[in-house]
Amino acid sequence: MVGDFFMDNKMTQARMITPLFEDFAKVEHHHQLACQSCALYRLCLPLGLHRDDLSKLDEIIKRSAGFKRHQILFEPSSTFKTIFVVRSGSFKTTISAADGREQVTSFYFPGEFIGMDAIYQQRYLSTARALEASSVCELPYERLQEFSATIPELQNQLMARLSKELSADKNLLLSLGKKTAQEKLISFLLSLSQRFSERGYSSMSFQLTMSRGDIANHLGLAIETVSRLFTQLQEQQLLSTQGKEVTILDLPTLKQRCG
Amino acid sequence: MVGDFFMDNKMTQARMITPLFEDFAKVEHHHQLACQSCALYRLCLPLGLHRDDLSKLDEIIKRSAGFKRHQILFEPSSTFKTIFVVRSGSFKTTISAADGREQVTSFYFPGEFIGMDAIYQQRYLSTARALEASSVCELPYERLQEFSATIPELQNQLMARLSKELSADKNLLLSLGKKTAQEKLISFLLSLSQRFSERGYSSMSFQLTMSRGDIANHLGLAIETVSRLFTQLQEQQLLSTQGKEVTILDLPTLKQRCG
DNA sequence: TCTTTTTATTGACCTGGATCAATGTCGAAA
DNA sequence: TTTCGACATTGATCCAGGTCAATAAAAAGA
Repeated sequence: MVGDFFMDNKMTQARMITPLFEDFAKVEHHHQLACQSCALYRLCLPLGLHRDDLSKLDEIIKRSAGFKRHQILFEPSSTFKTIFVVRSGSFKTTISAADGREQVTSFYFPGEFIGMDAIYQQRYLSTARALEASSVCELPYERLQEFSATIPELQNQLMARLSKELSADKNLLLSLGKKTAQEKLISFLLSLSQRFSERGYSSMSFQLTMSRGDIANHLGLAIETVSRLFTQLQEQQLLSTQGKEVTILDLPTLKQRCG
Repeated sequence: MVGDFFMDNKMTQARMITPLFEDFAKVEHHHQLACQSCALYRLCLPLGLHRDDLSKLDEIIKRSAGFKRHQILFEPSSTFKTIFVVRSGSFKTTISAADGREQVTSFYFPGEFIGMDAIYQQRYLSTARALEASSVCELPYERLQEFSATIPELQNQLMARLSKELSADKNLLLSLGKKTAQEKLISFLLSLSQRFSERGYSSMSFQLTMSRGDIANHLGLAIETVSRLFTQLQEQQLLSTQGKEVTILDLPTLKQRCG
């Protein structure tokens, strides 16, 4: 599955509106693909770096082998050394209460950074798991610190990334704290839609890579509620689903109902 | 109220266990107090910086005049130029849904940074308001970027700060998504207790600077629920309150009940 | 000092979404 | 192609916490 860029093998050509890279599958199997020629270049860390800085960065980045569905990328017991960037596939992170209850805190798609909340305590506070066959690039944090001392633009990029995740979490807090079940689900789907679109896929029709259970947990709802909401939104002709495929039918109404 | 370091004027000497600065009130009224002699030094950004770096930093930091209770520090319409550090008093930040519903996302105490979620979009996404008479230091973000290009330790401090807030938000997500009302309130009080203790005040007895309404909103509860929970926790002899003063009576049991 | 206003408490009742319980569906393995 | 296990849907019922309403008690003025 190394050739899969983003979605599971169900993503058809028809749904790929503006592929980021013409012949991705062909190049992707070289694990040491340079940042310069990576399909994710414009979504990723190196954006805006000078050519020679970029090749220095390239040297410290390790392209890891693939992860299988449900495979763990890191957990709280593993020591923090690395920030991960999703190269293909998708991941979820969860944090656990003392009694084992878990909260799905985020989902991560290609070009997004996993593990930044570990910088402060120098240990991961969450568990990251692959949602499907996936791969990552590894950014050794110490080396990254050394580098950003001489490359201000890299430093700015890192800060911006951290800040972006912070913004996303604050918006999720608003959802969890103040929105109804329907508003939560619609906000979630629209945010996914946005991210798919940024990655060159259709914003109107996409495959969910996570289960109903993951979505429910993430939004502080029961699985049954999420299931009923999908049914309800279909009855109202706002979207349609078949299994994990979601097609948005009435974007304006959805936008207006997400709070 | 410029002389107030941390709490409102109700914080008595008796409750100050290890004051951070012997004669804070006397020095504090000099708005241009240098970082080197600031009571918050060991909680704040300059920690670990070399002496000459510190004096350079000192030059770009503006110590602002005081803010009154309820006064706005920034809102989404104001353009982002500055990260704020609480010097005295306390603040809350809220984000708003389209229809005006608000979520209190964080509370900030002396030495804590406000506005870091604005870096990515270069605009504040929340509104920050003083909870009591308060003051801040202003860190012009552009200057900070320039500086951290030459002072790696400063850069690391900033990243660590961002990461710390990210961790706090993830933990709040766990509270909002998975905890019962009682667990939410207990977690919240214990986290406050911890922060008061870091600032040299008692972890067992402290003044809340925010209203019941702010707490309820922050935790995704109704005011009435928070009020009933306080009553309930007092009946169970776990803590006592009079108005905004909270005294923890049975820390082990509380810790065990926070999930 | 005595309002006036804001904030907090308490009680009665209600509801959105959880839980419990079947049943259906899909995909991987053999 | 059948079987098995994980995942999803639907219905019936329940309850934690919300809402509404009244009162009390602090703050903030005046």
